[in-house]
Amino acid sequence: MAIDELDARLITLLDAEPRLGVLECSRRLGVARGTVQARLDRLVARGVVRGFGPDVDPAALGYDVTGFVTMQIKQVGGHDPVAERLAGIPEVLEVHTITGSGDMLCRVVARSNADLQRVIDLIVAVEGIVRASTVISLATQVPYRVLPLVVAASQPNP
Amino acid sequence: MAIDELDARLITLLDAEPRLGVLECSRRLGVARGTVQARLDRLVARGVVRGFGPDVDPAALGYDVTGFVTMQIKQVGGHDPVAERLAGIPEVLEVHTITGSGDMLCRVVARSNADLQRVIDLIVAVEGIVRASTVISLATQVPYRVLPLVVAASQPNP
DNA sequence: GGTGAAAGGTCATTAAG
DNA sequence: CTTAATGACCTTTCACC
Repeated sequence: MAIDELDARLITLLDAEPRLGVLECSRRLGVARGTVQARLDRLVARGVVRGFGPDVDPAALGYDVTGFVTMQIKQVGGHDPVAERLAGIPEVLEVHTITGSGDMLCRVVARSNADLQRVIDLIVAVEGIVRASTVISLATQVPYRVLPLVVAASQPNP
Repeated sequence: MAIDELDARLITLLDAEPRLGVLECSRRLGVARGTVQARLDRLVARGVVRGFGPDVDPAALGYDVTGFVTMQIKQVGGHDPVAERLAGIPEVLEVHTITGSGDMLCRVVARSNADLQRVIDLIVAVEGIVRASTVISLATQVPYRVLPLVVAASQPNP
């Protein structure tokens, strides 16, 4: 069910140098090429590795303001229609339903603080949203990362 | 500064089928191979594309509970030492400083609700954290995505 | 292990800003 | 005049059987 230490080393290696081929990986890990290929296939098949998509930085596109918006949803109607409309806003990067009566949380980006106001206006205009309160990310102390978790998951006894 | 429509199409294509080679991309986009290569290099050089790291799904590793923790930080000492210690916890996936007096926000994952308690205990044990309040993600209505943003950024006049 | 197929680099030519 | 795209050629390297 879980992954072992070789899987973790493989993921760590690919994370550091993603353009590496299977052959190179086998050399660096000191295992046979077939082993690496089998491990990779297994990880992808299990869904542990979703893929190798390009990692886009919104800040480099000019969207250097990040905010988290907590929304209160009208009880009647449910969350899904709201989420659907939020998904139509490109600046909305993710949406979660969270604990609390009819609350949702979403991550948004904008080109500036003034632009953030425009995005928030788009959000509060969505049918079903009663109230929205926003916090702005002033600094990203730890950028999104999963590697430590992968390593932790590969340890036999946590 | 911004990206153009060809860049957006390239990113979209690579996102859909990340294992595509440069040659295949050039065929599908109807441009020369050198063009694709140049565009890719430029996108990476500019930082728009950070890389092609493996996209790991924490849920597939058994960490299927996601939470957002808002922390109140002791004013004396600052945020950085706290962030450093939080970074030492594998279950902490990202950390932000947010608006509000001495507040930080982090995303955490855990193996279960009970396990989440253990993670939160690790967090509140960090020196400098006064209080922590957690919300649990009940459902991810819109998983993290940047593609719509990329397309929007490639449009000439928004 | 061998083989067909890419990647990655360079270059001259052409087009467009 | 600068920047970008194109098609061609080449060598190394990898993926697949």
